[in-house]
Amino acid sequence: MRHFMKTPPSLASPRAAYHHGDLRRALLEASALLLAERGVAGFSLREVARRAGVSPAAPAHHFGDVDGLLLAVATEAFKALAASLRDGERRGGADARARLVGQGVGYVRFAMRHEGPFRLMFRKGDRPASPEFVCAAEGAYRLLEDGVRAVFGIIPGAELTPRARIGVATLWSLVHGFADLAISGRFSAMAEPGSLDRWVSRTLPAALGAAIDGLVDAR
Amino acid sequence: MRHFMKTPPSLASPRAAYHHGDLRRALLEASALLLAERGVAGFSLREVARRAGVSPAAPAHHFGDVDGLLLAVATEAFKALAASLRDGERRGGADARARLVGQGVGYVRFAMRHEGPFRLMFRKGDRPASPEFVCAAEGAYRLLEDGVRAVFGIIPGAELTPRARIGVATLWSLVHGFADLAISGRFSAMAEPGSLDRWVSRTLPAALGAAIDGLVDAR
DNA sequence: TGTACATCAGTGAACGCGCGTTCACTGATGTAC
DNA sequence: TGTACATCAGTGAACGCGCGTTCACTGATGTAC
Repeated sequence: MRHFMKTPPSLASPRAAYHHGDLRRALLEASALLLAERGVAGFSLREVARRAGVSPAAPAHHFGDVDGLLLAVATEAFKALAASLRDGERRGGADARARLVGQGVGYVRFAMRHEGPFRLMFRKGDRPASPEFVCAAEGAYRLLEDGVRAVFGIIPGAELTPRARIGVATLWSLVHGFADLAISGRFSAMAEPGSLDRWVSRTLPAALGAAIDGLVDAR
Repeated sequence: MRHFMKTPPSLASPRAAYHHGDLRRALLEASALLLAERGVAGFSLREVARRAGVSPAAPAHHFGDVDGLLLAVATEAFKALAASLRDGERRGGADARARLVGQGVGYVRFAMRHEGPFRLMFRKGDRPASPEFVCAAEGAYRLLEDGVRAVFGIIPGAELTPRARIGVATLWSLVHGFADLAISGRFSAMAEPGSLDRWVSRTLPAALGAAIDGLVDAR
């Protein structure tokens, strides 16, 4: 399991190193791992504290309560998703459609590498999200919108055409569903066992390419 | 909240009516409602028993333990999903593409009406599924495959071409992602508040149509 | 038809468990003078 | 530079809670003779 949390070279914040070193970061990382192992349903604040080598009351100083911790994890995850989208886009090269395909691949790769947090990000919120969470989520969304703009020849920042709006909904749904089905093991019948990654990297670009063509080249 | 469980005219099984009437069915229905309200994470066997007006130990006689109950709920839900797919397909009329679009609409409609069970169906299984569950899930999957066959002009039951295989993955991902995002409230920024249903019924067929065109009419 | 018995879906009390959160506390770090 | 004090991230014991499951039981239903 790889981390999307930046492991800080020295200190994330000067105030964070009083006793533990950087407990806030340690708790976020332990949470991401625990989510990957047990899912949101199996998540527990005490277990996270245990894994960080700290008493069960310690996390409260940083996150208030268990929902505060999960919200912070989801916020970090959205930032990491945005980074994965940008990375995928860059790999697409210069062509606008290829860049959008790359972005979609980045979306699915992120979900497959960080299944626990991915599930958390998109669960229905029990309580109102923090401004930081909303900002991080919208940041990722805007990347997709911009990618669709480029493909439809809409200048950056300008309003989307109705057709482009359908494009956003279509491509987001496609990558999101692909990601969800892949991490739920629903593609295991299509891919040879143990080679899901390879199957995804063959199938997903073809799927995205066809969808983009259908959206843009419509009669 | 509407039920997808058939409410039996008299008795589902002659043995089911000893004391309660049909406790098995009552527990399945209470479970679907509770899942819709609280999700898998907030699900509890005791609460289901409470709502069915029965002692906490009663469900064990029908389902063994809590996982047995959830598995039975998921199995019923897959059967109901298949029915919704068939219904949507029929509404598509005679044209193969329109029928496939209709099937996709049926998929999303089911998810929006039965959010709790839908989430349950596609969660990663903690334990091996029952043969009944696998059968129900594969039944729904085969409907989609047949719909794609018709669109690609492949005779029923024949093996899928590579391109058709990509088509299955694409369309399943598209409707699944659309459904998940819709019930998670992620489309609320696109649809006018309170009219998600209307937005879906305008956007989803357009998205599906474009994707199918891109898949079939590819250069 | 009547009677004795087997079956089994229900009860309700009890169990042990892990949970999130609280509370008074401790002790290291940072700051003011 | 030294000292007194404030701050605050940690401890660890304790709380009350709802959970899934167990167990011996009850009593209605179905069956054999």
